[in-house]
Amino acid sequence: MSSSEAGQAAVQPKKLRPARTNATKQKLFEASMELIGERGAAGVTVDEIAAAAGVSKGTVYYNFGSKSDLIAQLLRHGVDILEARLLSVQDESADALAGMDAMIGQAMDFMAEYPSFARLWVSENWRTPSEWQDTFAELRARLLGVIGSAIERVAAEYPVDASISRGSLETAIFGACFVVGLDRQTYNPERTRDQSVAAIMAIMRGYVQKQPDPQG
Amino acid sequence: MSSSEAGQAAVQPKKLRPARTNATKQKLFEASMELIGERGAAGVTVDEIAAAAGVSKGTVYYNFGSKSDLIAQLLRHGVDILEARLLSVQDESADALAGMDAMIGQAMDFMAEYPSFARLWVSENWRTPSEWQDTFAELRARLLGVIGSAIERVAAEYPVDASISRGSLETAIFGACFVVGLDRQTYNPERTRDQSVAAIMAIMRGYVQKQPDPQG
DNA sequence: CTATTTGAACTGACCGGTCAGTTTAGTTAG
DNA sequence: CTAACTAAACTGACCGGTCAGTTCAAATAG
Repeated sequence: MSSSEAGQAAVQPKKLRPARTNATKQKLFEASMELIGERGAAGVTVDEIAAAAGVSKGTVYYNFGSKSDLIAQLLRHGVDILEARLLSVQDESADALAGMDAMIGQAMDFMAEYPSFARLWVSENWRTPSEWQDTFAELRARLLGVIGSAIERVAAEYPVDASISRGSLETAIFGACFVVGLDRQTYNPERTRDQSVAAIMAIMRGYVQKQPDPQG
Repeated sequence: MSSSEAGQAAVQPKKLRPARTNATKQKLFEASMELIGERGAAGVTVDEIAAAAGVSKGTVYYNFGSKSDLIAQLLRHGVDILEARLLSVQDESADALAGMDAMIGQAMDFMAEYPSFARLWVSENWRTPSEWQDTFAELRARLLGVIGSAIERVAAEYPVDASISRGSLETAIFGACFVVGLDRQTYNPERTRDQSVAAIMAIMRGYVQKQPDPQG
């Protein structure tokens, strides 16, 4: 299964022709993201995905090596988008905490826009022998890297509680973003984006040392 | 997984017979928790569950109405255990923040002991039209209630940031517990329990007001 | 002209749920 | 003490149905 050509970072046309193909892939991404987010990877059939994308089953196997391959590429696709958004605000803010705030805001927006991707992620991420184990490990590292450097920046500009493990902190923020975003979607649609960001930012304000801060 | 269910109000034999049945149910809980946590509810067959429990398929349907029913009862079973543990330390600590710390510690212990339950939870919790929608809503409310009252206690004993929505805070802590616990299991087994608790507790320290503390 | 898509057919495996029959353990009668 | 009885507990083969994956000749469009 899976020719798994790997190279993902680039989204530009690899050949000269794939005008139709790219559009079809995009439709298949959207359709499968939706369906798999709702019912889980194992709960969705390839026929359903094809139908939802308005495409035949054969086309799915023309564009992807297998159902498994489709899902792996889907995960990469989503992370590409999320990572790009996080990076887009990373350095725009003068203040490190404000930057963190903006980044969490971007994460919340992403969760609101692609809730199905978030569901897919939390559904499959921690499965122990999983077909996408390596894919998840790599993608997770990428996202955690972005968060990690933002935390690093905070640690550089503020006095922080050194007794708190950087890695655990990254994970806690990362996880809180997903869960708070999903919970808002599923159980508490009335909660605002800013409320959610504020709740998650509490963890950062707890991380920076409480010292007589001359902030106005 | 110690039998030690102890979970419920009434565990005594309702009739005179069900000695075997209760033991069988317990075995089925353990087996299905493991398998479903690893491969997802839809990815596990009833035959597999029966085999793993050392029981025939028919026995599964003798003890449970359906695969779906088995999973619903499994979710209840796990939440009963978790809730009991959280409540067990709720009022033991004199200080509200120390109580919160103990509660998060209990949560981390639970995640370490029943990682498969945690995986099952995050896998199925946010599915939108799900067979266990109502079950999840109820169980989620129970757990959030425990956390909420612990937060309330903190708010009573400490000055807190009133601009932070109580509900979002509950969710953030709840989610962080699951994600940090699972991540430790899957990707960072070297992280200690206390590191994880400390990272999550940062959110509480960010919640209590940094007020012009007349110190130093 | 050729990359892409179609749609249908086919297969080999699997799955949830059922049910008629068997075993186990508690109870009663002799 | 034990043989007969009974209902709960359990078994596993079986059924109707579904699914992922493959293939391919024909149609379509850049």
